[in-house]
Amino acid sequence: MRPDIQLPCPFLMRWSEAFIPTLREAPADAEAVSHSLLVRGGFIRQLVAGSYTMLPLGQRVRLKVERIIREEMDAIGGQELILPTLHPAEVWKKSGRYDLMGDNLFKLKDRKGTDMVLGMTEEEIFAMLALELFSYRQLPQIWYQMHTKFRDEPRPKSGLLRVREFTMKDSYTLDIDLPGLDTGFEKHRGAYRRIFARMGLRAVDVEASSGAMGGSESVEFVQRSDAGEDWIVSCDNCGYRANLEKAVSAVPAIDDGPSGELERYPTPGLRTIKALAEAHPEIAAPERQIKTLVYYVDGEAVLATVRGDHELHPQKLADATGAGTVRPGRPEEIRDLLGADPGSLGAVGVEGLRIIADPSLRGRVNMTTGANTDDWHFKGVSVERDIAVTEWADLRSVEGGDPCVRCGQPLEMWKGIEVGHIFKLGTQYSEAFGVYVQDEAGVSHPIIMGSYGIGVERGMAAVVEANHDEAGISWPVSVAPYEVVITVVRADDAETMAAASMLYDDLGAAGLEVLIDDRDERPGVKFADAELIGVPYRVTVGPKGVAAGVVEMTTRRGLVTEEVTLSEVRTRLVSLITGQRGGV
RNA sequence: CGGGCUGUGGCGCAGUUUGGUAGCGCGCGUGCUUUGGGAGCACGAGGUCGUCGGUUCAAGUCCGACCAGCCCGACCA
Repeated sequence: MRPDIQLPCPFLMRWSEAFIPTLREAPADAEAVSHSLLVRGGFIRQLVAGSYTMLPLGQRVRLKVERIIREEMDAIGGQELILPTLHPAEVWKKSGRYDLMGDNLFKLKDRKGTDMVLGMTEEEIFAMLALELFSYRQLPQIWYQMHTKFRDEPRPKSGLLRVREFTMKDSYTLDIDLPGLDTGFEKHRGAYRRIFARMGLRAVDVEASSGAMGGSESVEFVQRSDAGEDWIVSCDNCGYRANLEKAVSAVPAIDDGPSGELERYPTPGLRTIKALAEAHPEIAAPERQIKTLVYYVDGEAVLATVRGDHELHPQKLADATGAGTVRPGRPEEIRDLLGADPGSLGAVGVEGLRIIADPSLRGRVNMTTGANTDDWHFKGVSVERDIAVTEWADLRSVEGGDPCVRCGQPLEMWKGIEVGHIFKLGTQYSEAFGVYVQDEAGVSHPIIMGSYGIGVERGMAAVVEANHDEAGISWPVSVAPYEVVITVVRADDAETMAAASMLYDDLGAAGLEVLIDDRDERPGVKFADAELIGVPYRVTVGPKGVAAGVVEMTTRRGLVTEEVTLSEVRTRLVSLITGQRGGV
């Protein structure tokens, strides 16, 4: 914790004067726990789908998350700046992402009719800024900002987890060579681990697909949660972890026997892998079939083939082909292309189309596949003899329980929230914008970029997903809106109130962030609200205790209460809280 | 974009089937009582029933169009 960077909001607050609109009932439209609790606790309010107001409590949490991010970014040598979020569309057209991002990009026109966009990430703008660099001696650089990003998401959902307007910490590394990029990437991996741990998350890094961001390698940070939207595959034994989009597993070999003759045979009415397998179990068990799928990648028809008992992962096909958009072919398109309906498709003898095959088909013989004539299949197919495979690429979607590629132990599959993502971009943006620097020998090189993002509000929501119970949120001290809430059991009792006020001043003087619940409410209301908003420590001051010189101290996590003398509370709280402020 | 659901005081909902003076709980205001786990009584404020159009003597209710929100599938921090 850096004492010189303080929250730009007061350390002390009287609940009676604060704007903390808690709700007794959960909003009907909130599905995710974090959504419900953040609304109920008076942290956020929705304006329209995917656009939220940060109420005072929410803003305090957000500022604390930002402070943690800022400290760790500064610690790896990051320099904070702030770039515009209103961009000329021209810039996005220059990088090619104006079309690639499609409808996700917010587009508008200014009064002169110039096409503008709202930034959804800022590789282009940082690359343009990097035009100011000329020499390897100015590198490396780590630049970052925390700024609003706009994405016209097709489906905003789950409160802060998926929105259209949000704060992103985005950073960019600028290097002269690949080892430099690796160094910057690993620095970010370390910083991200510390950031998420300090926020109270147990986010882990997993191998990921780079998608529309491009680049050679990317790692996602994922917090395990059923509210998440990403499927993660992991191995407890060796630590292998990957997003399902990227995950691979070992595939046990199949004994096909000796190679046989290719032969067409009638299969009336058999249109599914399962039906064919049941009708011809001796030759067409699912793992002995070839599944042929027609996909359009950036508008071009391709055949994608996987084993009959395997599922294709569309993102893998996109990654393998470098395509921006991938969609399954429509039945009429497929018939025009291959002359048969889905259920009788195959790649045997097909020419003039890209045929992309999953490696699990390599070397396989005696297989069965559709003959591109309805109600006919081929048997005795030798993949490499009978199919003109143009590319081999991992297309198969891993399933839970598959053996790990590294160690063979069964893989686990779980859902998680993507709280951060780091990318090795390479030179695509520097080349698009002409960002070159000279090396020692005076030779010009495009700057090698990396790009690194954290969704601030999504991070807040993930913290709630990971830190709550039936009563409400349980913030880690590091990001809690307040550190202590003093619950005055009888605000109308002069002595109780006097003791509570004294404690309030005292704790404030000790540098703690204190909220005093001085409202004229019944104790039950105050306890419930304190638990709902998740302040880590509660000090209950009541008439009986004050008379005896004691108060109760309740730890939010686990709701454990102990009696402490009035003279001891301050010391206890200071040592408990200062020890946790920096996060884990 | 495809599929499902929902729009009625700040929040949660009933009323719509069968058209006829807009209701309930919570919350809010005032007063009295109460006060260690979401109090009681009394009085009170607050609603163009998502929008527009149509049918009708009469529309929250019937018809049409549109808009918005939520959930499930294809994208991302």
